[in-house]
Amino acid sequence: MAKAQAAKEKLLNAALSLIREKGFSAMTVDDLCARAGVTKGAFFHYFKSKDELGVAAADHWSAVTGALFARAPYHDHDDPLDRVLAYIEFRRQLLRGEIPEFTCVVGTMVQETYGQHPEIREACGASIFGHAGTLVDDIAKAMTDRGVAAGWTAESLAAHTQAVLQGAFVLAKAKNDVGVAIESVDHLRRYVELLFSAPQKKKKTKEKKR
Amino acid sequence: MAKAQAAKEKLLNAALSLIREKGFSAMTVDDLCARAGVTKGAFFHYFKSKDELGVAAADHWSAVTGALFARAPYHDHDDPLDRVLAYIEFRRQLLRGEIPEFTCVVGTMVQETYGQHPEIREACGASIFGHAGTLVDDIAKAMTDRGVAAGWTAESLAAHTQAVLQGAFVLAKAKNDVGVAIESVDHLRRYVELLFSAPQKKKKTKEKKR
DNA sequence: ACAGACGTACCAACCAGTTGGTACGTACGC
DNA sequence: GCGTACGTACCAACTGGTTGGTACGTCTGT
Repeated sequence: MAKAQAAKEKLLNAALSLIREKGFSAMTVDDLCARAGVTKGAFFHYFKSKDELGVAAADHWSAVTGALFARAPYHDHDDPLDRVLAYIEFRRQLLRGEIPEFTCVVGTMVQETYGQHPEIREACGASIFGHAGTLVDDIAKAMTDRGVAAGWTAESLAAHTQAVLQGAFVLAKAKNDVGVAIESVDHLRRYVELLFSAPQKKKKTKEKKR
Repeated sequence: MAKAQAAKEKLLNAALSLIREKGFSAMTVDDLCARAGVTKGAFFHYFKSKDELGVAAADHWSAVTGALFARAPYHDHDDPLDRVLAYIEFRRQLLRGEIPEFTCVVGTMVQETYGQHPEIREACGASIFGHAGTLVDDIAKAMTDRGVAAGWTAESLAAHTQAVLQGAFVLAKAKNDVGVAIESVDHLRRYVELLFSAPQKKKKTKEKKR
């Protein structure tokens, strides 16, 4: 069993990179097998169809990114607002290198599959909103801590952070330039700072970082 | 020649709806011809390749949306900041009906084509940033009017509005629900309001470093 | 021996793109 | 006013390569 599942793992990882490079529709099963270094027989041994692989790839992505963010250092701050801001800073620093290295697999995939492969759409949605959910508690705590009288919910702000990131990826692709994505994340950080500093009159906000 | 170009126009319009429904890669030329009610011969009479149609579709989208926004009522306000806020409100009100009816053709297309069809990517980029450009003057005027001492540029805020919108589309698709997109646009409006109301240390006076 | 993990060979459907045409309008010489 | 030469708009049938998927054989660990 040592080597068991080796092909499956290779296929899933190959899927993540290929979907980021060319999207789900344009990625062929042959592409995938070539990239993974396995044959088609192996592919159809583990996945009943290309669609089923799509779902599995979204779930795999959730697992991979879930682990990355779970062990990321932004959780270390004492103040919940600091944790939220540090999360945004962490996302900002992930914007490095070539575009396919930092864009979101499920964000790319859901755009092409939401109307045609409901199961893939659902898996992508679960990935995005599951990740957003990890921010809700900190946002909610920050809201009560600071007595923010909001016309918005913690859930909606958490979702908004993901919207900005997904949109930043789209713009980075459109311009073929990471810079525009970084600037959007900067606007997001500024928004969160303003949200939590504004309603308290002109009180000197907490220490500003960076 | 009343009928002349009729097929081309039908093909371009069919392309816009099909790309929004299934994406560029998954849309076949046969799909396109069936939807447009013309034959393949007509398609290849007007377009040398599917890729060339992709570029033409992006340009067509620019023209269609350009006209829509040019005649939209948000330009009527006297105050530049009001125009920007009314633009955001206008975008918010466009979020109606089924998802493929309000999402962005070029935002969808660029995600799947940016790495494989540089010309399509470029046309999509021109569409998005061309549209963002229509906001820059008003934002810049609002900045000087209100003496906003910004760590950001009018261009970057204009781009950020598009990032939020594109991201809102992605989330709407992922959740299969328009509501989450609307909430993100609300956050965007709140951000712009905060930006122009919160830290007015430097008023209309000349910049005096205190 | 046998069950799961692959590999090899293959197929039917489908795809972008081609070929060779028809229908029709226009320009022009006479 | 009329024939002809030519250009544009479009159509239907076809092609060669590709695609997702299948059938079945072989290897490996236990």
